[in-house]
Amino acid sequence: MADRGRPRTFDREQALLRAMEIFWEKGFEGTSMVDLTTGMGIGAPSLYAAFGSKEELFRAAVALYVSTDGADIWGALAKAETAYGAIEAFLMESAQKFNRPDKPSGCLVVLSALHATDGNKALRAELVARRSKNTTNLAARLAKAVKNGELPPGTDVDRMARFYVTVQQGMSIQARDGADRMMLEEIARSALAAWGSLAPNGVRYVGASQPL
Amino acid sequence: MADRGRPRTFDREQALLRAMEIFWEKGFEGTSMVDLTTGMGIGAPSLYAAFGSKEELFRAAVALYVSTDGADIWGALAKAETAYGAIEAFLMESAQKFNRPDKPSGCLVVLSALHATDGNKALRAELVARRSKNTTNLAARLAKAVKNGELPPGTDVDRMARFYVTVQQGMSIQARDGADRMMLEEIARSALAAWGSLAPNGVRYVGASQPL
DNA sequence: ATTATTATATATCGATCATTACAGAAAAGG
DNA sequence: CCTTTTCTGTAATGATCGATATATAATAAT
Repeated sequence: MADRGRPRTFDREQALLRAMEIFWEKGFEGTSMVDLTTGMGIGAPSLYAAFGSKEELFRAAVALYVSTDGADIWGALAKAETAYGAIEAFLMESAQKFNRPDKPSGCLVVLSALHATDGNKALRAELVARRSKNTTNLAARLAKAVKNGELPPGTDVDRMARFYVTVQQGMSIQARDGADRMMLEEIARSALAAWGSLAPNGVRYVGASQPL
Repeated sequence: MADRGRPRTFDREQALLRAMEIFWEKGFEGTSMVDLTTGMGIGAPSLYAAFGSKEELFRAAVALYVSTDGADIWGALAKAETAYGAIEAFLMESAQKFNRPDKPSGCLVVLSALHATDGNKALRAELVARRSKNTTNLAARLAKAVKNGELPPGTDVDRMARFYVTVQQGMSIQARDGADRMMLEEIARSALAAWGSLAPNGVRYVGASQPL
């Protein structure tokens, strides 16, 4: 860290990556300091010197997750030209991320701190806020589509966003319970099948945002 | 329990009900013995004499949940005459159960043991099996509809079942994060909007199982 | 070379975890 | 009555929890 004194003998980024995977797999409360120090290959004092505490390490792990897999998912959404394509990319990219051979399944943010325990109040609040922001992000993309005329005026973008975020969150649980990528993609496509009905003027709204 | 000896001074059923609510709120790993004994109003030896261990108490709590709220949800599904009505009842009953002022939000079975930790392997396997059985149950209802001619032959009932179970599981997370009943019902209706597209011969299949 | 600074390894801290020994209390059977 | 049986309250068990004190090792500055 500093330019003086004994240099650190481990790679902070790589240690954080391992910590992220351990928290992702076992959850915050299910992960012990022994799990972390063993998995990261460092001693407890090194962990505390580099990350502050178990809780702060978890925060750093979440931040890393958001800046990698999270960025990929939201990047896929941003790259799509139509609103339908954006939601489709959001769900399909999620399906790909949620089941990989070398990574824990599902989403770290979605699966963390779903229960309010004695010691996780602050952490849980932060994760609830992150999950809530996902809905806001989706709604913002849909609102843009309404402004563009791609979706009919009066479309309940918040409701639509909540629906698709709910599906993605359910996909995390499905992935945890063993659903493979094909199954997750089928779930995504099933949710997208509702697209035409979620606009107020019924199906067949004339615009760019259509399934096909 | 027995007919001789000092009689039990607490109501076993009521104590189990309290234990269920505590596990439901805080999760298995997030619940301590002190939480349980305090909340149930009994001492640790009484708890062990009546329920065996913390893990067996959790099993009993899950069984109670399944036989009460769970039975209501699946009862609503069974009562419906059409397949569409059955899925609608399943989701709407879930929406009602998932947000009540006096009960923890979401579903005990869906939210429990999503992470694999060191000591919860057996418990997690049981919960994964219970969640999997939900999909099987939904698929069986849809298969009946195919046999009845209510849904077109070749309908992928497993895929449909996985989709609607995924939505219900996502609704548990949404409820945990503060979604009220109206929001949950909107999510349910959004998912049902996909109904017509999930049959193989496209929308407008002639049969009883239609949204309207 | 000496000092200052920082990281590491070992060992340990008090707190809390789930579980249980133990002794006394409350019932039924004799 | 007394014995047997079962439950209750208190206190303690060993294990594990997250977090640190301490001593030593490794670097830069002087």
